[in-house]
Amino acid sequence: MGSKERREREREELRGKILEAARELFATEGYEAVTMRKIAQRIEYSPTAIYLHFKDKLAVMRALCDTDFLALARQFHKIAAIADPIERIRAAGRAYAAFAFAHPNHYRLMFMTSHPHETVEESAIEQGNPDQDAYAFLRLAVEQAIASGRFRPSVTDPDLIAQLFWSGLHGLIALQCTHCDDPWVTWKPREELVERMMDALLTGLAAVKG
Amino acid sequence: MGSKERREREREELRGKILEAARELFATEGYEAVTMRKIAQRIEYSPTAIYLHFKDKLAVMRALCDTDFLALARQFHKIAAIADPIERIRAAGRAYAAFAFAHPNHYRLMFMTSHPHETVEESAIEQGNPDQDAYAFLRLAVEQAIASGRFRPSVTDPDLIAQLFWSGLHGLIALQCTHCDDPWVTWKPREELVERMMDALLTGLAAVKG
DNA sequence: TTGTAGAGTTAACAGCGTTAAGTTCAGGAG
DNA sequence: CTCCTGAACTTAACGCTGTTAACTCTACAA
Repeated sequence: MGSKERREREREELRGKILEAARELFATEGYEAVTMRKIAQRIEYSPTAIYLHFKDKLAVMRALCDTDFLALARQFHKIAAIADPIERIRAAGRAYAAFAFAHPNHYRLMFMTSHPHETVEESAIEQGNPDQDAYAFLRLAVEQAIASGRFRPSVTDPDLIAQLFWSGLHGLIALQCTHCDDPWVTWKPREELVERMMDALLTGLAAVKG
Repeated sequence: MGSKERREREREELRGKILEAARELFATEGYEAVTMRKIAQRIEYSPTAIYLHFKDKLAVMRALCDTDFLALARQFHKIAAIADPIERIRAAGRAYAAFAFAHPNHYRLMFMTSHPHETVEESAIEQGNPDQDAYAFLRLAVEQAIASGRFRPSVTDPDLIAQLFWSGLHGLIALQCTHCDDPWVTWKPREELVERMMDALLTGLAAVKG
């Protein structure tokens, strides 16, 4: 027999080719520039062949991002070993921003466009599991930092703090993604902004009252 | 004669009708949902008639946003009267966030999508003028706060601080715009996030050493 | 040998932004 | 009054998009 296995392998191969072609287009030109016809042309199949492997265009792009986001998850796995929760938060922030700047179109699709009908079930990522869910990872680190007295006594809500951290970094990344060449603002270097954002959130900007 | 004036008035009237129709569609359904054909149908003209008043679809949407952003500019004008620079920054942040939450699609178009060929000249807003340019407004307040010793001595760069503030708020707004119904995160109330973001940036979260 | 299931194709649909060409008509010039 | 011009507007079309229905082909199982 073995023919069934072969067909399955061929199927998987074509699926991979579709994703590869889509990735090249997507990384360099963004979501809108990727068309089913262009993908098809690159892999020398008809456009409709793609629909035998993916429900629609969005499914192609999400599968694409899922694979690439695994790389980020692997980095988070290493960072999880950092004992100090504050340092862990900082390292995670750095890795998150670096990933976003390296893959701006991926980041854009995942975090800057809404996918209204996306349910928790159909995702490859397990919600609440700090090994897969980046928000859960951050929340856990914040929780531990609170528990070990690394935040002010007034800071008690891990969700609030995690959301502020995420928002701060997301804001930097998002503005860089869409306005980095904007003539209105002369931006500070990205790495500096990321570090100073984390500094500011942790230690504040205002003068210490004496 | 006066017929020339009448025609000019009629022209302006149709221009207004186009913007009005576009605004209704845009505010409720977003950029993608606005089509030239739908606008045309609403005003009972042919789609091509719109091109006699606007260069293209983007020009319609930008004109739309320009008018609505004047409302924000008027609020900033009032806020400019606040003497204390820190309080001025906080008030501006509140107004900015409130505007964004009230007009998410406007915000999305203006700050969450890139317009690569947008030049400073063709904008209605004068760059660097704090009365019109919101970034210049924020930067000025930061500069004054630094000058009057309201920030730590290590804080010296008004651009850096203005960019951190803007990014922090933008991050909150942007995540709310695209992920407010997201099952992954249970969000804190918006107003609380905005206030606590400004708190955190100003006074920090970390425990005071000693 | 025949039936079937799956892979893949062709042709088409409905929609999009945009443009070229044509129509209609008011108003000024001779 | 006639002719012309220029503006306003429409019709029809182009080339593109994602997606689907209907068809062909082919390898394999009974």
